[in-house]
Amino acid sequence: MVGKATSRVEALEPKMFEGDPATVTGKKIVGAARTAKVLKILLEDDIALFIHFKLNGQLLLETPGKAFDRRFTRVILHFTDGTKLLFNDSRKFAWMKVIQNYRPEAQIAIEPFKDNFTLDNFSAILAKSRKPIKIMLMDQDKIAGIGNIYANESLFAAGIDPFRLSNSLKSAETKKLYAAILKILAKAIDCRGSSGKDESYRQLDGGTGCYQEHFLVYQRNGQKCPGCAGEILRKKQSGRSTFYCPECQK
DNA sequence: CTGCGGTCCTGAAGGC
DNA sequence: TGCCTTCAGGACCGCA
Repeated sequence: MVGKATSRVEALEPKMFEGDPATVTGKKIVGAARTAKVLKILLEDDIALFIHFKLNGQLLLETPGKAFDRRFTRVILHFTDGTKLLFNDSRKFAWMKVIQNYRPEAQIAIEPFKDNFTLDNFSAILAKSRKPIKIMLMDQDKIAGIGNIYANESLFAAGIDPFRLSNSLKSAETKKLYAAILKILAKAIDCRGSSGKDESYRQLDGGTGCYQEHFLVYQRNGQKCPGCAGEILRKKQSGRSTFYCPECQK
């Protein structure tokens, strides 16, 4: 997308677009960045467009020969070359936000694949919390970038019960979980994400990811555990589904 | 500090 | 067919 210049911005769902669309009109894209789950499209004149996809958000690029279903299109960025970037979200949870005088900000949370994601830092965070470990993994203020799918999959890979309190993990368990997170996220990135039952997760060209083919517990409740003869259960934790095997995860 | 439930929304799927 | 419930890759807020 770098080099393309916007010619028109249509905020079809105003509540999903914070700021003045005119601010990002007639600007060239100079780069892109990401902090935790927020994508940042960097434009000329220190303008940035922040995007959070929440559960169902998508960005799709329409080209002269390629059109997408626009039923859930909430914002359209038109470019001078005739292409159009659709911002879709059926549930209207996702958002875009215009940032003026953008400067890269320091990130407090540790994040997998960043220098700050060391075993020592990860261990220190877990040791300080009595939250259930799965909730801790999804706490974006402390550990950025892990959502429900990868929290579930990582805990299964590490053989740890999602309901265990964070500060109860032994150092060997913490180390195993740390390694599992990195391994699973690397594989998921390799697969270009997870497009599960609801295939809302898409690439810019509309393509799907493939990590759903590697799910071992996520959305597999009622099925046989891949590690034993037991059954995968689903329980709620803080309103979110937790999938796990009570035999393999202690 | 913690968990919990409600909230923002809509669509798909399944049960009866 | 139609109505109801449940579920969904997130995060915030108020309450106990």
